[in-house]
Amino acid sequence: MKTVRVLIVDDHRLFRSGVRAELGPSIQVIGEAEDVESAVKAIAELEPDVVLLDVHMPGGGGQEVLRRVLGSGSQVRFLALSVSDAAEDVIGVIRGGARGYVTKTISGTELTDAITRVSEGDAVFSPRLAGFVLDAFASTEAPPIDPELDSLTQREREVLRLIARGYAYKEIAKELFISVKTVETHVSSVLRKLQLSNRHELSRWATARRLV
Amino acid sequence: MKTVRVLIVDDHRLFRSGVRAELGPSIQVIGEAEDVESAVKAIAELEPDVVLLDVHMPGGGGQEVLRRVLGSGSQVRFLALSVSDAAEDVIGVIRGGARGYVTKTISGTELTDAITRVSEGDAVFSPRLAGFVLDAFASTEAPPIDPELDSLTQREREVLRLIARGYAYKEIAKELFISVKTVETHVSSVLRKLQLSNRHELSRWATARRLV
DNA sequence: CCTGCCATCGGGGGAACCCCTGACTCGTCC
DNA sequence: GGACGAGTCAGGGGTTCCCCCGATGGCAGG
Repeated sequence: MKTVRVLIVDDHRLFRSGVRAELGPSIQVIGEAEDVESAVKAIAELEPDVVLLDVHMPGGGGQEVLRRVLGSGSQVRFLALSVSDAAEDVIGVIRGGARGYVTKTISGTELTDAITRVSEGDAVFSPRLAGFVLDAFASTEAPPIDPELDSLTQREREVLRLIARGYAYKEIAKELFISVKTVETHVSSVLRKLQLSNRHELSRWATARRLV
Repeated sequence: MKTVRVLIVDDHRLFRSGVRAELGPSIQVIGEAEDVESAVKAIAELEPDVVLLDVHMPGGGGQEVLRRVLGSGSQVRFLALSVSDAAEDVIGVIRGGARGYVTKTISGTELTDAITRVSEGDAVFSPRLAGFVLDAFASTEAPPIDPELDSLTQREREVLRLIARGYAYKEIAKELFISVKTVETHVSSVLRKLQLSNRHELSRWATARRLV
């Protein structure tokens, strides 16, 4: 079993050394950071396997770190570590891309275990926190009927469907046995009716409504 | 500590009595059901604290039970119990409103513990299964690392991410402080590496891997 | 019958996209 | 020092997309 390289991000020095002292031999702490700036910098330089991330920090907090690091295409895995068990915090960092969330009441051996699992791609949770995520998840599924979709004609819906699948105009024309120009006309009126500006937005609009 | 009243829903009689035998004294099995119809009926009559729900059953499976029971305003808590560890199954029942998902490889004591926690409002997961939920929920990154995604450079991944979001080249250029020509270069190499032919396919490729 | 609405087809123009080639800076590795 | 990859920029050429015009035929409603 190879050792897991970990970066600790927390604004309290005492806490950081506490974590260091408690972690098992399979975890190698390769660095620390105490604010958003230094965290982003350290992650880019050290490329840790797992980042232990405090949620509440000066300069935007853990979510800001997530946004900047994952936003730039990094594959680093984050384990959020916080005193808070508030739903907003938990959901916020999970949405931000963290692969786990444990509270600071956790024991050293449990934390070691959690880090190891996150490094292997698992998601780790204090069970009582997982409830928040599930609630938010189940409630994100509200498919309201679209009055806008109703305003489209049959033909326009067919074209929309193919657009959403990534077809080029030429391909759509062949598929529907009409000319490219007609396809353009339909697309134009769809864009106008839905108040969108290009086929990419249209694509996203359609997939968001699951009509692909 | 008060005992937890449990209903077992599974289409295999032998499995049901196995669960009965293995559960600890703090769990009281108040009934069993072997299909969707009898399960819905039993839940309405017995009002258990927790329903142990098999995912795959004749007559619509566990999801049908969830739909009918929770749809009618019941507050019963469900713990899904399945041989399957497929992402569709896990996500499906969680979306349906189950508060936990464990595989049938679980031990009796672990199951007892899981039932107790669910009855207290927690969510319980085999950690490796929680990953599926988080992927679908946070829609950030897939843990099975793509060999193809790996072949992309850091910069190419950033561009890919913005493409997938529907940004025009000009907007990407502004966002990353580089020229449009450079964006084109990156897009070209991404397309070549992933063997795709245009930005629409790229968009679909990215969303399929949940990196938007 | 005339007025919309829908579907079809075109021209022309400008922007965006895709490819190919070439070139320059950095680092890293040998 | 030289080779190499990553990142940056540019020119040219072809395709696709989007929008502005206009035009025809069909079909429903007042």
